[in-house]
Amino acid sequence: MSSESLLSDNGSLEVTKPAIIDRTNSSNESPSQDIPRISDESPHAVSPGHRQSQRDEDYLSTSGELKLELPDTLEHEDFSKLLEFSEKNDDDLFTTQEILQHAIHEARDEDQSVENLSTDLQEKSQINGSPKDIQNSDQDYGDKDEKAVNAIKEETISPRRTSFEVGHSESSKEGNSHGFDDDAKGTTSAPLNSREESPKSEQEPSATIILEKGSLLQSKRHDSLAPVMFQQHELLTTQADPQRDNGNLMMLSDEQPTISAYARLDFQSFTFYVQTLHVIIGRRSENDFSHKVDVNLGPSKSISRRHAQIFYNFGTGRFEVSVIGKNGAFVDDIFVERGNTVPLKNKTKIQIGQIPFQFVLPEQEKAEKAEQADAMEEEKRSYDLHKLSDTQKSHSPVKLEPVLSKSSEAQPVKKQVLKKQAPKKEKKPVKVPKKVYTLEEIPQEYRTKPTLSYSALLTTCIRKYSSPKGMTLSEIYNGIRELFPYYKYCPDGWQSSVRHNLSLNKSFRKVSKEGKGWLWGLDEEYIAERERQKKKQAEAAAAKAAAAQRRLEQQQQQRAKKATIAGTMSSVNGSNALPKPSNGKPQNISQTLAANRAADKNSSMDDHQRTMKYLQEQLMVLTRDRKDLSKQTIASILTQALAMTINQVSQAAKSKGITGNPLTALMDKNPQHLNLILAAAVNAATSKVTNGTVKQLVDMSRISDITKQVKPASTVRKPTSAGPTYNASYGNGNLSPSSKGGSSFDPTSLSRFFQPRQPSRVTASPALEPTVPQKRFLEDNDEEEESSDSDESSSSEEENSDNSDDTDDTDDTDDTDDTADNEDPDDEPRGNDTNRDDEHDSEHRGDITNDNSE
DNA sequence: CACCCATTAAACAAGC
DNA sequence: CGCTTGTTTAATGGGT
Ligand SMILES: [Mg+2]
Repeated sequence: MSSESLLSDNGSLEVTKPAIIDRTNSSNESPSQDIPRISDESPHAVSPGHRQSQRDEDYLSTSGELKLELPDTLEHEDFSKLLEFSEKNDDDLFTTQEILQHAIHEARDEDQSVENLSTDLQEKSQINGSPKDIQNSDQDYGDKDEKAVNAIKEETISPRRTSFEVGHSESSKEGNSHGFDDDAKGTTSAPLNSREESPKSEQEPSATIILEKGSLLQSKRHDSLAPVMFQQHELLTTQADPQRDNGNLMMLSDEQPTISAYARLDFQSFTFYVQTLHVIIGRRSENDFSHKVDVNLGPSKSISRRHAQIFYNFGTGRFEVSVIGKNGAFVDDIFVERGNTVPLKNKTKIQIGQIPFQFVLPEQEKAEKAEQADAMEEEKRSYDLHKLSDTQKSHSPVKLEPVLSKSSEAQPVKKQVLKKQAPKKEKKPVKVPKKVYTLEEIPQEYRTKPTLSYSALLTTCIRKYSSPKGMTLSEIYNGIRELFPYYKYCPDGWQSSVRHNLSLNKSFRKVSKEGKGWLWGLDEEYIAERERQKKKQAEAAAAKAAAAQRRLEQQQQQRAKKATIAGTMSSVNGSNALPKPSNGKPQNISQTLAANRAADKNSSMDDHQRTMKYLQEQLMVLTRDRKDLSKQTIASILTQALAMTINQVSQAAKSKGITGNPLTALMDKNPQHLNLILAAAVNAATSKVTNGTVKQLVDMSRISDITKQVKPASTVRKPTSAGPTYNASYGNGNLSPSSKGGSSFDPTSLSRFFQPRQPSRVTASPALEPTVPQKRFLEDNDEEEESSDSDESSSSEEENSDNSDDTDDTDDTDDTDDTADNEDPDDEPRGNDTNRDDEHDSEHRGDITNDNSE
């Protein structure tokens, strides 16, 4: 109760200082870099448009005044901090927290945990439990912890331990928190190991794993200050297992041992159970015995040996994390500089170095458990996802700096930083490391890399955003991110590829110089030339395919029949006759089509002709909507689509052992399927020909409608539309057996072939298309969309300074990432062309590095 | 297996 | 100095 009172008066403390959003957009920062940051120094201003009303208040209630009786033995900083806190009523801490809270709220509009928490504090404040509960729980309790705990018990404001159900069984060992021994027992498959250092040292193994669920947690008593709910709760770390009540917890193989813990840290590949009131997270390499950490984040130098500590703040009644590592950390997407302490809520995201994880408090709701139980697995992710996506949606659009800006869509975190507090001068600019996104944090549509090649990507980007003067490298980066948000979330590295392409590929050239670097532009001539070549090649391939196809038929016919019509065929694809058309540059498909069309009159068409005619007609129907693509482009697309279809079907047939003319058979048996394949091929070809600019020439979802009109039957005399009416005259008994048309072909292989990587969304999904703005088709264009954006990019970052403060042991560590650069060697002012010397020649050997897709 | 090409990673140089 | 911009070289891997 007393505790409650403390909380209750928090109103006064209610911080009015809002979070400061430091958007330091120094020039070319990537949007993703635009993350929230909290720094102490910054003036406290409330983030715009954001008011948390009650929640915040509940959150940080309390002001100093706590008098805890802490044992002298407490030495950990966390405890000392507590003391300080109680004594001096540390404003900074609260302020900071408050700020962070605001920022956090702002970042996640819908944060359930917040609600839970507030709810708990208000509604569940009534608790009464025996202090002993906690005691029981550990035989191993560490000295300090134990003492602390005892001391606390009296106060009844200790956090509650809760049992978690664990997926792995090995955790029974003491001294090791769940699955983490770096040594022998390799528990979890995590690359990172965390462990309690030397169980023997006087420092107790802080953690103990308790297998028996009920023993410790009696839980009903809730102190208002207690961290979260105390109800015994179980969370599944891995897959849900029905047999939970197995009761046989001791079994090593038992699937669901229960672990008692205050909280949990969910890493991507392992889970750490917080079983003490103080956990140190940091770096420690295998052979480094100089220090110990509770959670070993691996050898990365960007992580300090003691990078952060999570502890329970009795004053505020919740867990908090102190960032002591040189490179700071992200807490709920807000960058927290070293020296700051921020509160943790259930599911607070934390990122240290390149390692993201989540702080999880036991949940009360059984409902959730149930949820997890069934859906589980990935479900958990989707769950988080929803939350996230919502949050993102609610955000205001962020804009890119220079030329680009975009409509509203989920945006990566903004750059906000929690700066240090104590010293106010901060010498270093404090570079905010890149936020690492978890799969769940990325909008589903931006999780996969676009199929476009870098050269295609660059071409598209430059065409879309570049001014005649060209674009800066950083502008290009931003353009790419705008074009494909995937690049906002993915780890860096692609920039190197971009530069590589700009330099190496002749399609891109330095147009003019601008201060630092160059303004890049396209060498349209070169590109045109290359296109030409590509097309030729494609056509040659198509021709070859057609020839092969025809040849195959011929054989069959001859074999199966006396065939006599061979002569007629030659008219269909003139130059294709030979297996190796050598060259002669076959004409466009349009020409071919024309020729065939004329020939089709002939009622005596043979299967080949009939088939080709059908395919051509379907192609024409399918591509009725040309989306402004030039005739040439369409011709190229049709050529390739035809080639793809023929190849694919033939191949599929071959693998199935089908001997006849698979195309003909398919056409007769299941024209719908054939249409689908054609449509897919058209889209694939379109994407390829247009370098991804246009992806869906044909709306896959309406193929049936579109093509319905033309059926093979109607076109030709062959009956059947899809029925069993299959005509055996084609001598391929193989096909018929499968009957059911289409079944003879593996749709999987087909789709894979036609739709390379992208997650195929067959049903037209108008809204999201991570793809390029569908507006531009061929030429340039410029854009015009826009409209929203507000952007501000105020780059002010008031740096604080300070630096020499914490000494701790956190010293080392530095990090940062990638690329280095440099200007460029030449310096000619304008139209010089450094790299494109030879340029488009007639025979570029093959130095061009780009382009093409798929 | 060779050859092409694209992607990545990185070393290095220059310029701010 | 630290970082960006460019150039290059290499290793890797998919495809043909
Ligand atoms: Mg170039």
